[in-house]
Amino acid sequence: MNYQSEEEFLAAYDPSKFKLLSVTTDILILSISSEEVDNYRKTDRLHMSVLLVKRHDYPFKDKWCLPGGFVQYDEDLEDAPKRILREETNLQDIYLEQLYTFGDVNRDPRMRIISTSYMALIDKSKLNTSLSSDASWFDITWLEEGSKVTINFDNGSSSFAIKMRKDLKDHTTDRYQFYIEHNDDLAFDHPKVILAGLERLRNKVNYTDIVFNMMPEYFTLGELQQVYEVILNKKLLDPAFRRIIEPKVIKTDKMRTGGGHRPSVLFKYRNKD
Amino acid sequence: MNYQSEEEFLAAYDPSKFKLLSVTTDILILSISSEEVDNYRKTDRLHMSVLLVKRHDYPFKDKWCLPGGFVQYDEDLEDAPKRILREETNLQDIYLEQLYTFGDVNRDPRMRIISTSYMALIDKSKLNTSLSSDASWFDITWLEEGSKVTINFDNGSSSFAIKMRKDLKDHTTDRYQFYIEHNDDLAFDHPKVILAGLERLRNKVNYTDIVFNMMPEYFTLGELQQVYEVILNKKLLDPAFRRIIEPKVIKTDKMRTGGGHRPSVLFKYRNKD
DNA sequence: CTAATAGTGTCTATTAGACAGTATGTT
DNA sequence: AACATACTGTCTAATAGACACTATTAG
Repeated sequence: MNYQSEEEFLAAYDPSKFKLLSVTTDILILSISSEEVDNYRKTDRLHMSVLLVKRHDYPFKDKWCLPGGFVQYDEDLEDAPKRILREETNLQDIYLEQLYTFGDVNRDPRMRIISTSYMALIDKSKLNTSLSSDASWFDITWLEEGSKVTINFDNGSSSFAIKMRKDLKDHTTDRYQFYIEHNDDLAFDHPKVILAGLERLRNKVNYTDIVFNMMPEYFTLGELQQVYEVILNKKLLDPAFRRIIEPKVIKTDKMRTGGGHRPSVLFKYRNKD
Repeated sequence: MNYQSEEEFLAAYDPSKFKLLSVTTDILILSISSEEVDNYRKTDRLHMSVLLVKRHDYPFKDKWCLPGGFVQYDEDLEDAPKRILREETNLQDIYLEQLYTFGDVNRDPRMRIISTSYMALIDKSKLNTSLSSDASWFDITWLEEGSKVTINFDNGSSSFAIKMRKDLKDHTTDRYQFYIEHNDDLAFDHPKVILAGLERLRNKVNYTDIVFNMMPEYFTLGELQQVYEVILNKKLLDPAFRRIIEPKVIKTDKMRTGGGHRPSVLFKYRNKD
C-alpha cells in the first residue's frame, strides 16, 4: 500500500495487527539503615537496606517482591516508577535510575510481560509516613566468591538468602548474565534486579556523587565512609578516603557529640550546581 | 476476590483489563571502517561507523533510522535484536548489549510504543553478504563542547549532522538525559540511542575487552590504538597504550608489510576462556 | 584512666603522562 | 635518502596504599 501523506497513513494504521503485551516496572528502593550497638562507645553499624512488599495474589502468592506495577497507556515510562514510589513511600523528587529491561517470554505466568527495572536511592530520614502493612525494609549483606553470589535478607523478624551465579558465558553478551541458583522467597526475576542494582551502585560510586542521595543533610566522614564500605563491600583506609572525598564535601561548624569518644565534625554535600 | 490455588487464579486472570501496548527494539550496529589515504606511505584512517536504514513508510518517511522492529509476542526480548541483526547483516553470535529503554508517551505517532535499544559491535570483515538496498554505513565523528554534542554522519554520498544537549538537570536522574536540539534526518528518538551507545562504549572500553568485538582476528597495535582513539575521541600516547594493552593481546609471528615504512607485528586477542 | 572513634603526617609503591630516541620498511 | 610508522627507554608527575601517630570524648 502507498500512502500519500502522513495523516493518511496514520488514519489507516491498525495497531491490532500486532499482538500486544504489557509493560511493568519494578523498583529497587535502596537506603541505609543503622543498627545500634550495645556498647555505649561504639558508633551505629550501617547496612544496605531494600524495601520489599509481600504479595497477596498469585502468581508468587506470599513471596516478597520489589514494589512495582503496570505502566499505564498514557504515562511516560519513567513516570511509572515515580508514581509507584510516591504511592509506596510518599516521597517525590528522589534519585531514580533505569537499570535494565527484562523480557523473557515466561517471566510472568499470567501473560507476556516485559519489565523495566529502576533503582531509587533514598535517605531514610526523609520518610515522613509509615510504610503500608505489607511492606518491610530488609537489611542485606552479600558475599561474592568467584562467580557465586549469595545475598542475605533480614528484616528483624524473618530472614532468607538467595544464591546466584554470574558469568559471561561467551563474548557476545555484556555483564548482565545472572542465573538464579537458589531462591525460595523472592518473586519473579527480582533477584536479578537486585544484583544488577547493587552492581550498578558499586560501579557508579567511584565516579559519581550518587551516594549523597542516600545521606542525610549533615553527616560525619566516618558515616560516609561506612556507606562507601557497605556499597563496595570492603574496608577502606581512612586517610585515602578523606583525600578522595574532600572535594565533594563542605565542612560545617556543627559537631556530633555524645559517643564515648572524640566528637566528629559534620559535613554537607558540596553540590556543584 | 480470593483464589484458592495458583491454577485457579491464572484461569480467572483476564489480561484485557489493562490497555496493552507494543514493544519494539532498535539496534545501534557499530563497526570500524577504514579509509585509504592518497599518500602511499600513510596507513588507512579508521572511523566509527553505524548502520542506518532508510524508512519507506510514515511516520518519518524518507528519514534514516536504526534497524529495528516489533518484539514478537512469543519471542524473548533479547531474541528480537538478534533476529533483526541476522535479517539485516546475516550475522550471528555477535556482541549485543542492552542500552536503554525509551518510553515517552508520544515517541511514536502511531500508537503507544516502548522501545528497548541494543548496541551491537561487529567486525566488518566478517560480513559475507551485501547490505539490502535501503541500508547504508555512515561514518560518524562527534564533538563535545561542554554539554553540547554534535554528531556528523557521512555515507560517501550524503551527510548530515545532529545536535544534542546532555545535562543532568537535577540530582534525581542519572546521566541519560539527552535533549535533541537539531535533527532533520534521523527518525524517532534515535539520536538519543546513538549518543547513549557511544557513551557506553567509551566508558566500557577502559575496563572491559569490548573493543575486540570490532577487531579482525589479526591486527597491528597501531590499528588497535586507532580504534581506541576513535572511541575515546582523543589521541593516546604510544608507550602508555602499549603498556596497558600488552596483557590483552598475543604477539604472533605474522607481519604487516607493504606500507612505506617499518612493518608491524600482527597481534591476536588473548581470550581469557 | 580506658576504650573507642576522629583526624593527620608521611613514606612507599604503583600507575599515568611525556618525550626523546632508535628501527626499518617502500619509493 | 626521505618519509612515515613501529617500537622502546626512561624520567617525572600524580595517585593509591600503608602505617604510625596524635586528639578527644563519655563513663
